[in-house]
Amino acid sequence: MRPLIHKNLPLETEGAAVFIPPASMGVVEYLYGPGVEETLDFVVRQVVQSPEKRVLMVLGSCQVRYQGRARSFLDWGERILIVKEDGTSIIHQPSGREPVNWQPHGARATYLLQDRLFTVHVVHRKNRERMAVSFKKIEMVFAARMDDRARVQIVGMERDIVDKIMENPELIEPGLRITQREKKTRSGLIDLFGYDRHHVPVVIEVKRSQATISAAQQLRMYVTDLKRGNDKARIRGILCTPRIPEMVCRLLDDYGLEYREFGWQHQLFDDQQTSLEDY
Amino acid sequence: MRPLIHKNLPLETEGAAVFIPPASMGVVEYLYGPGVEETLDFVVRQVVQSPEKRVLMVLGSCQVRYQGRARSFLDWGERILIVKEDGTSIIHQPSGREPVNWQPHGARATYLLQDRLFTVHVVHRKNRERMAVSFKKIEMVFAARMDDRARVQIVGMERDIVDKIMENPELIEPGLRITQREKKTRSGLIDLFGYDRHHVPVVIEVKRSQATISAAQQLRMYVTDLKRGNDKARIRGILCTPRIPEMVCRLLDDYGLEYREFGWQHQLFDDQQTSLEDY
DNA sequence: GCCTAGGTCCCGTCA
DNA sequence: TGACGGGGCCTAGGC
Repeated sequence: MRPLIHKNLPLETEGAAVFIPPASMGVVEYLYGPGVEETLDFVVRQVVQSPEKRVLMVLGSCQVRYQGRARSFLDWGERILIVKEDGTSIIHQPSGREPVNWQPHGARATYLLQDRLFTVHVVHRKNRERMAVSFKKIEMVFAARMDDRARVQIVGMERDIVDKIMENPELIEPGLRITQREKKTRSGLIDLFGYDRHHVPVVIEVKRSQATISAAQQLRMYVTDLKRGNDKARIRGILCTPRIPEMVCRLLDDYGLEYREFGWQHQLFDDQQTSLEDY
Repeated sequence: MRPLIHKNLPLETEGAAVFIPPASMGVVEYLYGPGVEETLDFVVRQVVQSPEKRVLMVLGSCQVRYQGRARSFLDWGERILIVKEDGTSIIHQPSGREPVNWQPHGARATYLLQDRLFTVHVVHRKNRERMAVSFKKIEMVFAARMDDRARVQIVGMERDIVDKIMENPELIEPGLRITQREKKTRSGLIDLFGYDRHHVPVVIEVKRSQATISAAQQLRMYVTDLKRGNDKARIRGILCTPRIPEMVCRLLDDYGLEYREFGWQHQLFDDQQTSLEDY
């Protein structure tokens, strides 16, 4: 079925050709329990034709189809749809951190009536993906102009741990010298490279969370790659993580690699650990 | 600063001791541009003390602190906070698919006034994590009873590709017989194991998307592990993915492993490819 | 509960 | 632009 409205109105969130000033310029516009036509009208005015980018939210009963890297169908249920300024679209069920369906940034939303349903098509042309959300009942719709220039500042990433070791290699072992960071090998980038107190080369792989089989294999490959140029030379490999499962520990042992418990779970909690218990 | 309200009211989303019927039993309750006290009052009545689980959404200007596996701070900005039925809490900025801050399911939200800010503390006791969201201005708040029992049905997962090969191993090569699925080795689970037309053992690793270095290493480890018991025996390793970067291809070659292009990007698109272009 | 592996992963970074 | 690796990854499935 062809979208009726396609012929008359520019319906994409970007590049609207006609500017009709919205009824009001408030930060948030909304409708409570609108019909599908009313919803479409609202979205066209408040989002599609708005000069200010707006985030759209729709709460209601919908069905979702997706086709792209995979293909999916989600039957009727009440969800929240959010279409963001950058085209990102996410559909949230009443539980779970992950959206049940989504399109990442760069997608483009089109709004129309189809079979008496308020339908949002979200197409990601570059990724050759599409998602269609059809609402039969809308509890609430709103469009918000959101001003947010802040970016989250995080401490505790792998980068920070590597920094810490760079600053003070003795944290790993006495006499250790680090000479290179992100050293390139055929199988990837080595986090840290240096020499121990006996001038034996050391490869260090750092992970911010629990050691995995894959990390052990990665480290092994690095060591193997370095030996290839200098076959008899001894090269040590150390995996640094805050925690390691028994299985992975044995694997490291088999490979002749070493493990150092290292992270900063401790520092993160020490100062306010008791207050966490307070809650 | 101690939350004032803690002394009198049970404020957690689960296990409220006192039931005060909400003002109205509608599916969605909301306030437009409420003050912080009004918001707290609303949340206590509509979410904390509601007999029906409700999803809470707050749109407004907030600051966010997080502490747990890492530590983060997000300065003032306009965002959307969603607290779901299962304790999941996500904070969305006006762009990007990922929440800027969150707690996964199993967390517990507490609501209070702190320094004249409407504050939501979300604590994940098991993970020893906490997040605090403080609103200085609330554009809109609403609480919705959401009924959604549907689960998304997806086709195109790795499982589906493995199924396809199981059904018809000739898709990989003539004469191939599959004898085991998810065969255990020390380094992990082998997707598919079998024998080629010359009765040479074959390990097959399947990925639904592009081949990675890590997948190549994984496969190599499987083959190495199997050889260990039977050192001279020839064992083939085949990586099956829809696409492979040149680098990974060379790596496979170095390791004496093979590659088969295999996926179903094609099938997924063939039937409706033109209509995608229509948008 | 821990551990393992997949994901329509997303996302930043760098060649 | 593609490739590569991290992530407070999340989530499902085994044991």
